Amino acid sequence: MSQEPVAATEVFKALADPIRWNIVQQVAQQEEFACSILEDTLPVSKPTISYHTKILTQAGLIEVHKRGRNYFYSLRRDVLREVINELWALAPGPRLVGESTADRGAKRPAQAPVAAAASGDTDVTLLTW
Amino acid sequence: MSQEPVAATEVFKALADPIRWNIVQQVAQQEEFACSILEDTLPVSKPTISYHTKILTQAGLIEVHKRGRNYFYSLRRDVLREVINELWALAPGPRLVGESTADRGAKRPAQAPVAAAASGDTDVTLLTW
DNA sequence: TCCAGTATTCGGCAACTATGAACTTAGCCG
DNA sequence: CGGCTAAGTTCATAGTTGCCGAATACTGGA
Repeated sequence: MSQEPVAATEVFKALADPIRWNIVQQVAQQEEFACSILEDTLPVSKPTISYHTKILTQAGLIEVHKRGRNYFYSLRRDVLREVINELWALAPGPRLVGESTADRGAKRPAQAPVAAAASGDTDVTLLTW
Repeated sequence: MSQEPVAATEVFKALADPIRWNIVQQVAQQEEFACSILEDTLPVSKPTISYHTKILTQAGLIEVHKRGRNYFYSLRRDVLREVINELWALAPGPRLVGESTADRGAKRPAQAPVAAAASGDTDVTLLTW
């Protein structure tokens, strides 16, 4: 499937560059972020932007939509949350819910337990993990 | 000062390499992880291990203790959590857009950014930290 | 059809990664 | 006590990858 979860390291690699990190932050602000805006808000050339956005796309972090001759990006929040999950597994927190390191050994099926909570889609999201 | 919070991108960079990611995962399993174990569990040479662990150290992700002629690493979970916070701010679950780029200007001191954003008003994101 | 605007591919330079060799420090045993 | 071995690091170098400027393709409008 194209939904194959990209390796965590690839996502980190994508986020590891200040320019890309900046792009991600901007894209995260809107549902659809115009590529052209990046030219104004970033201190780099157009090709470089294209290069970086491609890396972000390959990492699965952003999605590209073309409309007319403009490109729009949107953040793949699900991918981001998966990565957060993986990180969290390493730093389970002072006292989360109850089971501390109990589920550490369990393989994570990348099914994102949290995403389910968030998709509830009221105005409240309770994250207990 | 010396505790200067390393930039998020630097942490990502440290995590972006498969070898380093592997190291972090192993170190996370124990309170004190012996360096020598890495020589058996990683497919790289000794100098390379040294190189990677140094990067992880500089990124603030692991701490080094020397005892006798052995080195031990431990994971800096607090650093990891800071990064998780930053990531979370990008995929906050509810409250998608809100005020667009309004709060981009605000400096993020890595001091509970998410909690602050949430506790302010209306729809709530509750983080059990 | 021609033109302006938009974003991608191509080529070279710079930076990073991996490794063998040599060095430093710590414990061991004669 | 003095050399010997073990554990990691530092150094120098080769190979690889990342980054950006110049030139190129695609889109839509006059």
